[in-house]
Amino acid sequence: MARRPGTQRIGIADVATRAGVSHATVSRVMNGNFTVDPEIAARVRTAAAELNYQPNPVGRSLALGRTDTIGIVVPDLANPTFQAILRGLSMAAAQDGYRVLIADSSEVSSEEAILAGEARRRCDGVVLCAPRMSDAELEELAPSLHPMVLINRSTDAAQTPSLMVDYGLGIQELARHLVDLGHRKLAFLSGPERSASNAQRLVGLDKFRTDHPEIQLEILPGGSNFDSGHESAEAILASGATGILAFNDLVAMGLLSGLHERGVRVPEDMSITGFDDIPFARYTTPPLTTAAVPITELGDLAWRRMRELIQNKDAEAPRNTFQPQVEVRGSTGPAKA
Amino acid sequence: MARRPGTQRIGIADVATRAGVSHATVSRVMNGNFTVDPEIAARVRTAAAELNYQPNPVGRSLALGRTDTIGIVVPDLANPTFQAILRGLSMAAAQDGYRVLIADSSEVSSEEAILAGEARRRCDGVVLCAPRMSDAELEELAPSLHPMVLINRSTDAAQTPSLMVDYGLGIQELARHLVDLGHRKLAFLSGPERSASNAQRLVGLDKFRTDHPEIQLEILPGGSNFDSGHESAEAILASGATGILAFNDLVAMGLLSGLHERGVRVPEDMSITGFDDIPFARYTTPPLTTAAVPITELGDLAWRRMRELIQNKDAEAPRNTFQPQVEVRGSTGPAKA
DNA sequence: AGAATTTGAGAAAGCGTTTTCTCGAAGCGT
DNA sequence: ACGCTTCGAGAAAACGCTTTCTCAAATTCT
Repeated sequence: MARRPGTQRIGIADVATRAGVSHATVSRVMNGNFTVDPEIAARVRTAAAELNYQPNPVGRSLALGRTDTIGIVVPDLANPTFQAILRGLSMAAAQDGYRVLIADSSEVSSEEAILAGEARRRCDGVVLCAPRMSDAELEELAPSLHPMVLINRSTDAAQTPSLMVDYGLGIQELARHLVDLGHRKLAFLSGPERSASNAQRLVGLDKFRTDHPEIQLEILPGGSNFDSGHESAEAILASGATGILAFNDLVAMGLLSGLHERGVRVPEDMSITGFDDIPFARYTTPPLTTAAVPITELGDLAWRRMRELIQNKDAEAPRNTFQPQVEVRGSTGPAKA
Repeated sequence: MARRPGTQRIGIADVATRAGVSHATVSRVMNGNFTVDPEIAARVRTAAAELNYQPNPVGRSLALGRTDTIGIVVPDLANPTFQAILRGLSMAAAQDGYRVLIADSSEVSSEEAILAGEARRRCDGVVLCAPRMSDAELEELAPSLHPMVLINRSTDAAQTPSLMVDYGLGIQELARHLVDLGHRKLAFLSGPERSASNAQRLVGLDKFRTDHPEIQLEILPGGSNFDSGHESAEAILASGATGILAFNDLVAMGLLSGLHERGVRVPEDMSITGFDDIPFARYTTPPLTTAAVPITELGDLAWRRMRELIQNKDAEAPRNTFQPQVEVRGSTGPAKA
């Protein structure tokens, strides 16, 4: 091994030499071990300062068996929801001296297991954000990924905390809101095939159907981003519905834009709801009625759960469920007579 | 060192034992070294597969002296501009098997050097995104951070590629646009004190002033986020200006909202411009006139530069400058008579 | 067939730390 | 003053891998 020939980054050995002690002693001093003579400790410290020594984290990680890093796997980093979760997670983790490594699966569910495994090997834990993989895969993968925290998903695998949002309830409340406004023909513009939160919405809407047999509700295929909403404008018009439940805010915004291009007025001709309450939902034209989810807090809490798991591998794994809050804004209005 | 007592993650030694070879041979097989007998290589491969062996990246990093990870330091992860850069960087890096580690300095310039140093030690390189530190600090830090790529900043330090945006030009074009619409009293809502791109805008506006001595232009203190724009509504009104150049889209949107609350109509009473063209700029009420910057491409290019630096430490360090493109939308209109 | 060469794989060193082990020196009591 | 404990620091092992070094076996050449 002679990768680097001569001089390079200064290491613990250099400090040891300069201070005239062994590297073991330097290590002791750097880690605040008090079994070192104060006079020697001071000598080590000045030597370290003079050389501007900073321990190599890789060597440290190898010896310590931890990296002070956690990974997060998201389906799409372009989605403001996941951006907000990432931010909450990153800020909270940084507070405790941890960094976060990101992996974007680009909505390809087969990539998730690979990315998650890779991330886990590099990190002390991994947060899976709205994974698209099947329940079976998730449960099988869980043990090898532990410590792991799930967002928008749960599993029966042991010791896996879950942060859930009650999308089923939220979508029902939005539907009810539309019904209260007089809408009788609704349409749901659904999300990614493999999204668990989409499935929850569908279950919620099933319930809604039995509660409101008088209401017509059509389910249309869709996606999770702006473009898929935009492309669905035609299908939405064809459906004849006047109250539209979009999968999320992004889809709603795309739809808003697509409808605007076709001269459809919102909310006069058609009412539209989103989901998540991303930061920009209130600044669309018109402002978006949506179901608010505390996304940044989700990231924050994900870190707290992760910390518990890291500190105590046998920690219990609670499931938290957040209730979305309907935010009525300008994109919904009374149905036309 | 007996951190973990008994059984744990399986390592190269387990594979070696099972295949009846030395770990050196396992390593050779795993790394595609062809000086291994095909028959033995096959035995190793099946052993590895049966044990589901995955090399430990930390051990690997220590031996190889590289981590296949790069760091990025941003002033504020809540800012869509930096989110987009991060995304571009992450996607491009992932393409080449690299991961990205994030660090958010929360606009605290004194944290940047620490975060960047820490990131650099953990990673093979670091991208500094719109650093707030002084030129002197930046130049002093550069050698210890190499390979490093700068975004929205440049330095005289050797081998430091820079990706720049000509904010000075962009802001002049926006100002000219407002003048063309008949505005005679302009105001610039400035950004963070330490932002280099803000300084560039100010230089551009100085030039604008000499080119258009007949135009009144006031500089107001501000910030970089939605709230600071919102809070500036009062000061903007007090200035008497009818054409407002906001530091960026976020500030413009906050201002839009603040003005709306005060019953000011945009663009009838006042024209507003943003900067960056974040994805949501076109969906505000009214849609925001702004200067578009190819932010995702910036991240993408940052990775390409980084890759050049990693592959060839003596690579030259070009400076790319992007020209913002004025996007005229609904937030600007003719000045009132 | 014997010497020279090539091939292939194990032994071992090295990457930069932390931590256990070990042992000399100092401190204590009697 | 002697044996006991305590203290402090160096030596060395360990973390998990890659790669050089080394040498036996197989191959080639004369």
